[in-house]
Amino acid sequence: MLPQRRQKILAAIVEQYIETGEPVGSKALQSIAGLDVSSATIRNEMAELTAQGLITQPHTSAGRVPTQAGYRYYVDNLMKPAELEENERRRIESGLDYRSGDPEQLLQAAGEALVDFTNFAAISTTPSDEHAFIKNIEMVPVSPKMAMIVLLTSTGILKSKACRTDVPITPDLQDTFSDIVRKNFFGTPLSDVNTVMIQTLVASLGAKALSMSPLLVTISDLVEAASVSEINLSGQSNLLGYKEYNDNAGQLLDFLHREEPLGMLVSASGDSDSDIEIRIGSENRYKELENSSMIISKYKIGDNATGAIGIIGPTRMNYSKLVPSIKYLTDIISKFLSDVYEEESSSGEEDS
Amino acid sequence: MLPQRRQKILAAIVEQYIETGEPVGSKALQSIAGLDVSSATIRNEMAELTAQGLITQPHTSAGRVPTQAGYRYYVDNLMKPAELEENERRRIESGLDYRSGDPEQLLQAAGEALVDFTNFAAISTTPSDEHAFIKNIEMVPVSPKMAMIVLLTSTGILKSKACRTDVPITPDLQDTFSDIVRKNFFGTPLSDVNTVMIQTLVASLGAKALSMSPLLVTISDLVEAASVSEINLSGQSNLLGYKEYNDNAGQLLDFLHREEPLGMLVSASGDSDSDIEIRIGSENRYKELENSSMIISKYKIGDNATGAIGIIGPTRMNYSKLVPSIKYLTDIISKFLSDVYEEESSSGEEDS
DNA sequence: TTTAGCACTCATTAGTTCCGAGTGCTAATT
DNA sequence: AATTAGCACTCGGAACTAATGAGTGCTAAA
Repeated sequence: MLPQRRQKILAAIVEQYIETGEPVGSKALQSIAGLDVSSATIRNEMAELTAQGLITQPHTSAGRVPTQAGYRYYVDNLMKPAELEENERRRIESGLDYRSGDPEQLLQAAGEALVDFTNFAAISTTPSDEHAFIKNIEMVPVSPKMAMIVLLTSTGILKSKACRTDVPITPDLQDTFSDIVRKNFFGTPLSDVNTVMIQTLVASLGAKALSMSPLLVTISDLVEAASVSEINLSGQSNLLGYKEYNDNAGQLLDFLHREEPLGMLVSASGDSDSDIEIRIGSENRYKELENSSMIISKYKIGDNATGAIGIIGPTRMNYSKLVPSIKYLTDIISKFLSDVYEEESSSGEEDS
Repeated sequence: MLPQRRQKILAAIVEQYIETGEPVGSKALQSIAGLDVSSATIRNEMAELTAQGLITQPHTSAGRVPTQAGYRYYVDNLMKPAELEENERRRIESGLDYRSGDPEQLLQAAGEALVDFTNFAAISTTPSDEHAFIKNIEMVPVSPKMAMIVLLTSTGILKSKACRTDVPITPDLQDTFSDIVRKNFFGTPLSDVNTVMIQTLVASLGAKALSMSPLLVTISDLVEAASVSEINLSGQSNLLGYKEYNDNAGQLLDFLHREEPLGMLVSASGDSDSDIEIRIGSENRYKELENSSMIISKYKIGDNATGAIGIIGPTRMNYSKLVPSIKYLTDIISKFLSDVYEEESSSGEEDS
């Protein structure tokens, strides 16, 4: 635990640096931190903080800048989360698209709301729910030997895919399909549908196997697609504006463009207990992110389904403002999605 | 019409500059263009070309660079479209996702294929078809007073939206809905569905109007959404790499981020008769694009539906290579989408 | 009409100086 | 023991200068 005065100084350095982006000198601190001591005293304290690795100087004749550890200490011990103003709340909400009941769209919109609000890049995932089950499967013929298969899950995910059949599609065939689907898939957890299950099913169909096989395989594909939680990234171009990325912004954007690591970024946030996680610089584990911070928050639908939403930006970001903003957005999302997709058991009497 | 030798010189300047990005001097040209004249002669010709506004010098002691008019002349009169190599064809094709029958996904994938292939940003639109009609509408209950409505059009566009009903959803209500939809919507052109049509229909329902109204309004929303052709932009971050955008790449990205102008960009390509259009620099009409070129190609599904796909990059791009590439991609898309969605009338006997 | 020759231009690079913000240390002060 | 005034020192950045050389336009000869 740092002595109080040193804490004050550290907090002042962090906050001032976040605001201006310029290294903070001892003179400047004198007026900022509410301390009635001379700049020399502050310099002594700063020397201590430097020795402890919490701040550093870009070069000998410059002021101090927080190190990664400094940010961490600030975030863990010193930061006071800001109250959200009413109009900020409104700004966040207004970006959300409540209308379409599609959770994928909602999360996409939420990401973009964050982009607009924060001027950073935002990342969001669609809900993944290990207990999700199949709500409905429809087959819609589009041509003699081609049909569209549509899958709807209990979490509101809708996936569709065209499927070419080996034999012409007759009303009879449609009925058969409908029967099979009703018996074998409705209410089935997504996790229970896999290649083996499909093959067993096909095998049991006897004469009908030939005509049904491509359709059932398509179902398997759709379930697969519905199980994977999608990751949306938006607002990357915002990052160009920040001078900390000056030349190699392209490098960061390329990194974010590759989708694989994004999954890691978000899923790794399972470790901590709290529902909001701040990762500063190299805490992100990826070299490309060593100058970036993420603030990731998990949302929940009822008790099972979860996803995450958050931002990526330079380590110099206004944590005390962003944390409550993201928390607020997450709460809205959780509430809205829970309202819609967990209504089954409740009586659900509210109107819009 | 320029004298032949001058044409050769212009072509050499354009091609050399496209390749290296450096201003081209008279000495260098001597060896590049197959001309057996001294650099002094070439200098004289260059002076002429400069006077005609086809080339310019960045500064007094530098070589020449094509002006926008120079590129235009080159593209219109001098350029020889390159033959695509077999492996280039494969590279383009391999990026396409044929599997899901969803044209929106296909076009998205096509855009990304272009991004990978060209290293520029790509833009693509989903098909818009004034003669498209409604193929199917399904209602899927998700909770007592909530249903998912799914719309499928003749062009394969699938849209869905959640809808909250005023009364509980009963099998009876579902049947009623199903009847109404079958009678009034199946086969109806998208353009015929509008607020007036919906209101007339609701009015004619008598006692059932109350329960049906929200559902029918949702249909109207879905038709609206299906009618608008979506615009996909991808690969923006590629543009950062090009030094012509050096500092203000952010400005361009911001411009591309706003979606409104994109529609203009693509739709404006209706003017010309040819199916591929090259717009150089300020020909794009937007100040933000004065250093950029677009190559846009239209695809067709059968005779009605059309959309566009193309690239955006610095004016210094390899037109002679890119034009055939994009043409090739467009052909594939046209063929594939036509195969799938224009099969109705034909006997459609091919297998995959 | 073409070409050799030459003076001229000017972006770029490297080298130099100067300035001042900010530091660390020492010695005096409380 | 803690604080402060004073001062020498460091070093990044700005401003200026000089040298370089690629490329030009022009003139006069072929």
